[in-house]
Amino acid sequence: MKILIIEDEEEIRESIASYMQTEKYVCEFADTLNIAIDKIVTHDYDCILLDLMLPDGNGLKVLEKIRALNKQDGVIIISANGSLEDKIKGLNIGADDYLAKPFHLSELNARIYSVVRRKKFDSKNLMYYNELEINLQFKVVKVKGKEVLLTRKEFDLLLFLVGSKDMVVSKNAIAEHLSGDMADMMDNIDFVYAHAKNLKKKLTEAGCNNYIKTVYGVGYKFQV
Amino acid sequence: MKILIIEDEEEIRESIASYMQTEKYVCEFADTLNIAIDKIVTHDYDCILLDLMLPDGNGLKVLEKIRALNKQDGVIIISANGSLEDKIKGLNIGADDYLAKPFHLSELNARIYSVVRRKKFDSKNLMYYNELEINLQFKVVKVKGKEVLLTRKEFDLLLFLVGSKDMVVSKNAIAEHLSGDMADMMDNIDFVYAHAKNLKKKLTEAGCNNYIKTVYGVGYKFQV
DNA sequence: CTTCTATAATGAGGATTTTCATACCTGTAA
DNA sequence: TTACAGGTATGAAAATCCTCATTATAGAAG
Repeated sequence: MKILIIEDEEEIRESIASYMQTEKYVCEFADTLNIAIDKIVTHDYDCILLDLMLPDGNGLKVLEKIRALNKQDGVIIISANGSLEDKIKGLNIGADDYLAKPFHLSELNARIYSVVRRKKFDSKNLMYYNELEINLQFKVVKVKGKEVLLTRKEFDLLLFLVGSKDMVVSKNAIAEHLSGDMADMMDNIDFVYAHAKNLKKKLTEAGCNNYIKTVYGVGYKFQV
Repeated sequence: MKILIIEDEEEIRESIASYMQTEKYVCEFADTLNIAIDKIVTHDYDCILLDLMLPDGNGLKVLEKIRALNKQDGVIIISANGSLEDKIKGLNIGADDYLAKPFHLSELNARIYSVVRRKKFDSKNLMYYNELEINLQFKVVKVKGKEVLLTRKEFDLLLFLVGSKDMVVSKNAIAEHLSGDMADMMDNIDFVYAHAKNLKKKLTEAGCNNYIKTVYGVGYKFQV
């Protein structure tokens, strides 16, 4: 995954960079508006981290440029002053997320994941994970080219986990998502176990690797 | 129902007012920021219609005042320029809905209904319609004090219809709501008929008047 | 008023979802 | 290591939901 970090403060840039490298992201940098725009015009990034306060102008210009070029790069705005106005303006012009300084690097990481994932979902109707194929449009799942008949809830669950690929999804989140209910405390979430079991079973029986991992005490995780 | 109309253009004010009177709402008016704030401080309204362009300042100040006073009045912003920025800012500061000029009065009316209803839902856990009692908190329905056992979908349907009391809800809207699915064209909405039938049956068998009316060719309506 | 067509109601059967009881597993602490 | 507690898996039963074929009804047209 390729990330562009647009940020003029050396210190922040470095700390983000070092963290990103442990996550095995490829990072590039820009510390001015002009360098940033140069890079954006000539490259595609999975995600762009954009500080709004730059020495040669407001970072929103970068955002405008990206959208004007009709680029699909995900953009997360990083703002020091945390002003609501910037946030609104940013999300409006087309940022995908917004993060106010200071933030935890793990939080940033989670946002990047989620933005990149969302982008992929939006643009693609088909997803492949080795022998596993998920067709969003027709709501069909295939393993090794052969269709696996999933029930609606099973499909929903799979998609929900895939949507947070490599991240653990709590049982409660799953319960809420599947039942469509509010954040009420669920009195019983056994149905999550049941659907997880059935989904796993159908996939493995079709010859799919065990991509759905149980995370003891927390929930489940989709990981290729 | 008491409505406050904050609008400086005489013509618009009158047309809204006359329509609202046919709907049997009680209307009050304010044509400046100062009058508006005076009224808001001293009265409670079910719904406030707020034009942003006022002679003595931006209407968002009214909104800020309402929220600062921790008032529960519903607020619908009416804006001439239809700028997205105003919309977002407004909804963010705490408006409940937003309507760009020009609009149909029936549309406005529907929005008022929906805002007022939503507010009521938010604050109330219990709703009574004569012999019918709906407990949001425990998701229980009683008729003449006796519990009626509804399935989840039946309860959902009832709530959805009650939430748009006196307005017709299309079968498609119901189908989407019940299935939790996106705006995909449903290939089959027979299940709406089924749930509607079962819900009606359970209620009438429990001795509840037929508050759920079928609107031929459109959908259903909850009406006391 | 009668007929016609589209829409809605109905009942039953099959599919799915949820619950429940029980067995199994994981991590923790003695 | 072993026992323990809390968490998870499982199969089967119960409840619910969806589909389908059929019947009934509403509104339109003649």
